[in-house]
Amino acid sequence: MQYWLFKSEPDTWSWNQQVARGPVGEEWSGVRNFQARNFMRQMVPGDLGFFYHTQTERAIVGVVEVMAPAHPDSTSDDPRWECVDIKAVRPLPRKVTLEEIKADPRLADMALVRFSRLSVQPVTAEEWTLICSLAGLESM
DNA sequence: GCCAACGTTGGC
DNA sequence: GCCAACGTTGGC
Repeated sequence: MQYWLFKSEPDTWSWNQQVARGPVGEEWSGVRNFQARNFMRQMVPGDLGFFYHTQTERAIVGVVEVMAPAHPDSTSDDPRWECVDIKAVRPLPRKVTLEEIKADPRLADMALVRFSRLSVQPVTAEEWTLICSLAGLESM
């Protein structure tokens, strides 16, 4: 079981839209970066991820689950681009902001902080547990 | 709206 | 294969 983080611009695809898809889930399409794609290729159904809002919000707002392994991205004609399908699991009782993450020395090495432009990224088990606790979630 | 970081493109 | 120019992302 691995943990991940998915970034989204809420103007383009928000947590509420993801929740509205329910158990059907949604393709995490549109990624056009090889590093991000490679992380999606490593994902296995059942893996969990954080859903992060960029732009004005800049916070982790929910937990998602990978439903389907990487497959061709239906929004691209180029077969090199692949994506996974994810579904919303639950919102965070308390959002965890980028500001808090940056202020916490235990989270200083998070990809979110170190590689701010990477849109799909791994999260370590330690980071996952810590953020869940900051969010008021029992460890998942 | 600005700008730093960084990925991509295209000329050579 | 190098690198300058350019485009995009995302924090501020």
